[in-house]
Amino acid sequence: MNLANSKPCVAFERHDHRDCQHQLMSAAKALCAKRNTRLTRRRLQVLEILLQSHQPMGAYEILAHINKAQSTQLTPQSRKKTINRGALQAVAPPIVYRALEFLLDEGLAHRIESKNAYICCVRPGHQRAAQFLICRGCEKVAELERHDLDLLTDAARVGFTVDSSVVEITGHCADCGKNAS
Amino acid sequence: MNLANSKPCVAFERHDHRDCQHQLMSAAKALCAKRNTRLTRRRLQVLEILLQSHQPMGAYEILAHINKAQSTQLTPQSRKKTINRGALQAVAPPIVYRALEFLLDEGLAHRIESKNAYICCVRPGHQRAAQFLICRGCEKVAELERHDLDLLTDAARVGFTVDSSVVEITGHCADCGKNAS
DNA sequence: AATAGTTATGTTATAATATAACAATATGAA
DNA sequence: TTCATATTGTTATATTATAACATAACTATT
Ligand SMILES: [Zn+2]
Ligand SMILES: [Zn+2]
Ligand SMILES: [Zn+2]
Ligand SMILES: [Zn+2]
Repeated sequence: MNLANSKPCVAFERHDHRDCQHQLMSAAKALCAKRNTRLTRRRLQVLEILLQSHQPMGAYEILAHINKAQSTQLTPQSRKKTINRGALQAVAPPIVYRALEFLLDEGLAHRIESKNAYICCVRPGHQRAAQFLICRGCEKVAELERHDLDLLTDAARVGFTVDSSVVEITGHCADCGKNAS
Repeated sequence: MNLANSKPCVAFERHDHRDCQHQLMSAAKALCAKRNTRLTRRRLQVLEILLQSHQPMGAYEILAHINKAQSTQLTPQSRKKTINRGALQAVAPPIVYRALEFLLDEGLAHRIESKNAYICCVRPGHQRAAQFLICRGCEKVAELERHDLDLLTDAARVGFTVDSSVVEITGHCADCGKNAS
């Protein structure tokens, strides 16, 4: 099997990302509805943040986005309360990690192990494990889905039962490769 | 190509590990001598610790081993000095991380990204990227080396230039699979 | 051997990532 | 409503990793 059988590397292709976002968001909502799992406001917010780009984000980066949003949404009263507390009304890490846990469980986001970062899934609902191409130029991450990773076959051959796999290939995408020295 | 072309999964095979350790240590020394890089006492110590098993260790776990060794090697005088300082004469994290950096650069150890942990390389000097089978039962990690990871070919096909790869397969080894429910 | 340049180690402090534990709130079913 | 459960909020802390600078060890040259 060759790449023809894989879907394309969305992240590295010119595309209408606005549309991309909307489609992925709709798909996510549909999936959770079907599964009867709850895509709550917080979870939705984190998903929206991840959907902003095809670049992975650290949990604390996501947190910063949330807090920026919070601070601009403060009413005069809550702003005063915030000031009285002597610090910005900051949302704390567990909020983000729990939302991420949900998104990972539902297959709406992935964790990039080699970067301790998180990225939106571009194929919500896919069954098989994903593989990632990580560009060091533009920092975008493309998600592939091969179903014949020979290595898995080999693993089986030595009696190893596979639960999950992490495949992360780092380098330069076509665009960034051209400009690289 | 099938596994016959790969070397065996040492970690999952019964073997004389004492011998295994000695061989790997000799190979490491030989490599560094040939390359004219310095396998200093600290670096050697960390390598020795990693060679104790085929299970990956966290940096702070390695640190603990070092500190245990230090404390048992204290002379009466230095022990007194230690006590006077009010704390155990503890070696600090950078020591370990720097030794690990050296070992990773020399290809004498690997980082397991999905566990934030480090493991001795069982093929010091190998050129190609390694792939890992991580058992959730015994926690041992086997190192494979395929040179035809099809994914890399596919990456090239979409214009992606590969610098490095992380391939970590988690599951149960043959032994642990039998006992698992 | 003394000197100077370099590499490695030691030390202190702190950054970055992640989770435990418990309180408060919202949701959904009976 | 009332209870049970799931989610969110909050505080504190654990875990992993690095920055910055001081000291010591090694190397090559005089
Ligand atoms: Zn897009
Ligand atoms: Zn790129
Ligand atoms: Zn061994
Ligand atoms: Zn096992």
